[in-house]
Amino acid sequence: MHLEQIIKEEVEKAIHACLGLEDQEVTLQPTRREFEGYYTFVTFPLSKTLKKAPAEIAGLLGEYLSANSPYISSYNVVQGFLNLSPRDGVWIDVLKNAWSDAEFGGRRSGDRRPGGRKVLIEFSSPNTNKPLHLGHLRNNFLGDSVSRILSANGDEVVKACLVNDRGIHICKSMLAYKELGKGETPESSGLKGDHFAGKYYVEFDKVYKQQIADLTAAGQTPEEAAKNAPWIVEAQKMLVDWENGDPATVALWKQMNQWVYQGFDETYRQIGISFDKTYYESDTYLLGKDLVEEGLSKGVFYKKEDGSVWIDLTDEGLDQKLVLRANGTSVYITQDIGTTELKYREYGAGQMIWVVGNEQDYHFEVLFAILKRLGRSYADGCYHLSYGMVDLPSGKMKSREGTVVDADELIAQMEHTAETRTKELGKIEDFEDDEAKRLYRMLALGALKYFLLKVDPKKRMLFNPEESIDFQGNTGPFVQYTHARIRSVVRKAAQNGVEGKLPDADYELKPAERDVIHLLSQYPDRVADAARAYSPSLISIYAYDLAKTYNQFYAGLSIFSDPDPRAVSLRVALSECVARTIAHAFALLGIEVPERM
RNA sequence: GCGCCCGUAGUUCAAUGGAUAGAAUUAUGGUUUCCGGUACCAUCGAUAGGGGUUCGAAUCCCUUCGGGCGCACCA
Repeated sequence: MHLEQIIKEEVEKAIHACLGLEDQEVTLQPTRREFEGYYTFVTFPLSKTLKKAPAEIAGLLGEYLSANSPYISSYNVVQGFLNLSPRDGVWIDVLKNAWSDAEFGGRRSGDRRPGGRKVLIEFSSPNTNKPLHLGHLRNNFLGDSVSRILSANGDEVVKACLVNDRGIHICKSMLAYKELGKGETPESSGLKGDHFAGKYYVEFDKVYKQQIADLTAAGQTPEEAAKNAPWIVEAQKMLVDWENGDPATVALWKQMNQWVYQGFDETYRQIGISFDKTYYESDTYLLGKDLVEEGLSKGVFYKKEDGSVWIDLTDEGLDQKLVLRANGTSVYITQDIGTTELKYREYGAGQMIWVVGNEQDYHFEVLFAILKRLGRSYADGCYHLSYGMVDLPSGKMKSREGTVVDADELIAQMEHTAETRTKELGKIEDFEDDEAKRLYRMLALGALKYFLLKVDPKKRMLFNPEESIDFQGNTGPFVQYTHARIRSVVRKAAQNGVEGKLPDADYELKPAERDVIHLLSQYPDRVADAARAYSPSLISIYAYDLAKTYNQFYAGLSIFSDPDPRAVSLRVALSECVARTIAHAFALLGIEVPERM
């Protein structure tokens, strides 16, 4: 039962019957609120071929449909817009369908749709020299949610994380720790491991800046000073030592990273995010060189006199790009070529997605172009899920300047807000401490995830710590609240011995009931749309709409005191159905919903 | 300099080329003894400027202005 599809076909039949046009591709749009009806067919495009006025066409079709279609009860015409209203019996069938389907809107995880794809999605990909901040959260929530959405849509999904665990930035923290740490550990300092490493990264920067200042004062240019400062020289030496496998350096590196991973694990657990596969750059950074060889022999790449290897992409509007240095070492994009090949060999996924910020748009354009030229079959299935940065009112977040919003701190703050609000509401006085804490976490993450996911991923967004994370209006807790409220209704129904039940087709619905059913009917399409667009924001918007529409229904009609027992049963069933759909939609966002709050 | 992205109520976000551009927030006023008021209802308020394409443009094209990002033998 796919109502919109049915209505489309009815309109097609009508076009054939009264206008003589065959195989007319019909698209419907939702009727605007201010007009009567639910589905609108626009007749302007037909006007030219038929040489009839749009309103006349709409009138003919409407007349035909209301007389002949078992699905349409009424119509109205405004200019070239034909607004159609389905019969109540049709709405009730729609609700029946949703109510009897435990997986309404999506598939259970692992239930692959016929023709469903295998998708490998890489996200999170942290650096091991600093804790996660707000920007990482957007990345994590996006990757996690898209995974869930694709999975519900019947794709097989592999979640991968590529940890950036090597390079000059890690050496910086290592050096600062070696010089200033005096044997301090996360335990002894009471810091979470990732914050501990981050502290030394900041220490490095302080000392480094001072050294630059000193050298500049001694007469060097700022550029020279930046190159010659003792600590940067030392850090670079450390990187070389690491690459040569120097035992002491490697041991320190392992120790620092281990601390960081302990910290990350805790944060990941807290925000409910996990991976099927973790790659480490220390394992993959040398990959890709064999593909450079392959590219050279295929004539895709070329070598300059100094021995460096390049690809010329100027005929595609891109530039010439270095893929191997003159000294034979690889660059960032070489690694990516190699890692992509590795992923494909390991998982054979026809679709590979990278959740990476939009400052790397160009990089991925180049990467995909290279893969294509190398003749990789998977090149066309590569997709850069590019998302915008999260800005603060003060501007861009910069970790070196300390203007980042720390993820752990933010979550703790949100939990505190959740606790305050919940206590004000006073509905959970009988909760055990554990239970209450779980609820606060659920609400905190609900607010945060919803906030970061409700905006179109591609767009840059603003985060105002004071105002942005609210619990009223278009927020996660608002939707969670609606769910809890409905569950309360359902519990009361059970107590009163009222069962949710759908009436026969002759029942006349109230407009508020129709509106809710109408929205419910759209859910499976919304999930499919969100999967197609890789956009959790479509799900957020839907969940909010549904909650809001339900609240209007709830405010306008009494559930239990209606004299008609059929109305009571219907409204209980409808409520339960909305609660399930809200829970399902929020699960796709990685957000849990409470029974009570 | 070259390339890519973005300018929508005071603010934060919506709107497969369709109707009188929707929400949230802010402000003000209101909600029938009843099911959970983190709710519901009402009022105020916006497509950066200028051209063009189209029956129809916030959306597509050109242009001006304003903002962001990218153009490393960094990652």
